[in-house]
Amino acid sequence: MRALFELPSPDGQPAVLASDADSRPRRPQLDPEALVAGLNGPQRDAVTHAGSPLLIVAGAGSGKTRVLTHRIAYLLAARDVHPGQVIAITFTNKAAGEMKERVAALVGNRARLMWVSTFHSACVRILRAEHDHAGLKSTFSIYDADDSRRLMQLVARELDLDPKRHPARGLATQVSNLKNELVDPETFAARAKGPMERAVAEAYTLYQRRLKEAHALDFDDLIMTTVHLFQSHPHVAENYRRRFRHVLVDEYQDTNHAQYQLIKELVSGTEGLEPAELCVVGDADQSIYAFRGATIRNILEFERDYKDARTIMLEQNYRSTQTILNAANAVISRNPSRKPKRLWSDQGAGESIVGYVADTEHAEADWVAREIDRLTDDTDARPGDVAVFYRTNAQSRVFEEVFIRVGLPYKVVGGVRFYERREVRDALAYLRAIVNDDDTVSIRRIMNTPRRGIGDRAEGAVEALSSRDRISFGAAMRRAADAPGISSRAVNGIGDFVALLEGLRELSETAPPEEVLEATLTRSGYLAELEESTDPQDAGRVENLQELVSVAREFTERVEGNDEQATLAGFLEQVALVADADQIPSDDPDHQGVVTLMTLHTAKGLEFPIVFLTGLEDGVFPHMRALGDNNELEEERRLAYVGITRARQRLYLSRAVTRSAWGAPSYNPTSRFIAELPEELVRWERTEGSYTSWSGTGGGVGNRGGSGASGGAARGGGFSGGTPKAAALAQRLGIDGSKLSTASELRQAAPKVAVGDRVNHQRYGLGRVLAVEGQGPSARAQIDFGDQTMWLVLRHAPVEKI
DNA sequence: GCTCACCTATTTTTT
DNA sequence: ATAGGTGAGC
Repeated sequence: MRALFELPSPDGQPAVLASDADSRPRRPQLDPEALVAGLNGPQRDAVTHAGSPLLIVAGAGSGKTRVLTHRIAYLLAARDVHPGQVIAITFTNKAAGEMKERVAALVGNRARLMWVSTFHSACVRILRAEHDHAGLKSTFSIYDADDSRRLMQLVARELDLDPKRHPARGLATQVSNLKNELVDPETFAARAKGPMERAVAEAYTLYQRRLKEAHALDFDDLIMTTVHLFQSHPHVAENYRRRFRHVLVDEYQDTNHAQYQLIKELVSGTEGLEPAELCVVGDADQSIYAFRGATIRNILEFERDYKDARTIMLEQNYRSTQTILNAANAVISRNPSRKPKRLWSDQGAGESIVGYVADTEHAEADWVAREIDRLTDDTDARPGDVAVFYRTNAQSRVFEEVFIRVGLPYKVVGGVRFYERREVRDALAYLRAIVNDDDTVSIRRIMNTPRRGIGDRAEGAVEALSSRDRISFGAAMRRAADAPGISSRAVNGIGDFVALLEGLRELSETAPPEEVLEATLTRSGYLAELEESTDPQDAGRVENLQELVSVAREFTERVEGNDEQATLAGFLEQVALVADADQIPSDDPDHQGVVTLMTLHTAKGLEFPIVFLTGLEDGVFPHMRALGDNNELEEERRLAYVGITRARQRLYLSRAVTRSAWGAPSYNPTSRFIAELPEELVRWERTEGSYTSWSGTGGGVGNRGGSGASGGAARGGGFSGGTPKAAALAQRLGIDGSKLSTASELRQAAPKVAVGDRVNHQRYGLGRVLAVEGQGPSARAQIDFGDQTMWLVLRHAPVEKI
């Protein structure tokens, strides 16, 4: 573990300080004036302001990254701060890497001595260094959300909780929230009211006990345990306070309570020690992580939390055209109780925002692909300049299908992540079991993978033995033969498994991670099973495992390049903390010419010349689950704000009138966010009018012209003027689009319904056929749509059997 | 104890 | 659509 980090020595002083001071010039040659040249007034203030605490309210695209990196460089260059005294907290590992690089570009290699990382990585670093104070083994496992859910499943089963009332996922979420609030199990149990809360309290208590026994920490524990460590061991806290004289936090609006407390601990003064200089940067309008405990109050109340705070607002946007900013401002200004802030740009109006209403999500994707194609032909845009955003990961599929079909190169960031694939998780579970014999969740995951004749019964017998004799699950496996009621076959299987782990553990003491991984995959028979399989999916799994081996090899090379030893634990830590979205190098030449697909959440902090914001439908974006709740709706609106402000030059907004959600198509109304845009900002290339025309209920194709100067209602319906050219285009698209074929399919399929069939009506949604009468063209069906029952002539009704 | 076939609920968003 | 859970049959 030590290999990865420069740790503070036991007295808390960074070991690097002394030698560094001796061997390097204290004062770099960089001229502080040159550093701030080219910054505008507020930016320059934000960089040079000496004193604490400092809140930088940075609007989207206001050069926040530049200000932060320059501020750090300024500390080092002009204010004689040692890099070892700086800790900067970023939101993602990728942001940390970039920040470190940029600072290094300004002040040179000594920037390496700063701590720049996410909250989670910083806490792991501290906990590894202080593991004995924190009551941890040095090789604790880190559980991600999926591991937590699995453990919670075991816990819920053990407590005999009804899975309907208390699904493991829900329990895990509630427990996570409690941890973010720094509420421990006892406190919560004491105040728990009603059976629901008491069940959560029980689950929380047992869950924590099981984590402890497994020498594992989940993501929330990493923060919470560090806070508790500082609170219960003041001398440990003091060491870090003495060390870190400058604390900088990016994306402060996305901090949760535990992270807030951690910062407080870090920057509070002690006897004879001034508080550290704190600088936080954020934008309340870009807070989009409340669902995982982030609380916007931290930034709104900064001035109350920290006396004498200075606030600097960065309101000039350097990223987007005024048109795009106007749209963003219009949307976000609908959030009540928001501190007013108005971004402005001097880049001129730029291109109009382009809107498009497609009939289906396929047509929407077709249009996006076609438009990207047109842009790359007609302008100097490259595919790499384009990003396509959507609300949920599932929406990426249809874009992928279309992009593959038309040969448009793309990459999906996030989504079904590499590290979440079953085979990768299995392999990592082996590695964790090797490193940490007590990691019950990992051991139980792989003890019968591949099959060794160890079933649920045997697993239960071992578990019973472990709780009866109060030994760990791993220790109980070694004495499997003593387990009451276990079959001899299972005992043999467990024996093989234990021996396998032993051998691998021994290997891991000398071999680098990639060799241990390869040995694991071959010796366990995991790889052989996949290779022999006839399931075509399994070939892909083999490739993923090869990829994982390469990741391990790269890790080893990188660590050894720093003259440190690559350990298995270190590799696992990297894998646990580094999301693979972080690993996509933005300047990788392979990705230069590639369209980027990602969720709006992933898009935070990025920018693209051309942005497609898709799926703008009530129920999709804003998401269905947010519709009933004003707070959540505000968060969705902030998400829209984030999405819009990612665009530099061109912004496209699109939606689909019908969209297949989990199999069945559904009719979606326009997103309210579209209605919130000033209509002169958007030129609609195609409107819903084009859609209704083919079904016979609407007016002229795309020619609803003039549109609603009269206002909201019409625009809300998606009607807006289209140029004749746009109308012609719309008609052409309507005709070639996959939609029209669907329309004719609908008409042919309609007469075939029978009583009891489930059907979907384009307007009324899902229904069930109650009765059918008549034959051929005159056939009618009585359909129950839930809120109403009606007789429809099948030949004319846009009904589809599902 | 394992495998297959069927059933169901499930989808926000992520360090 | 699809993963995960349940139950029957081997």
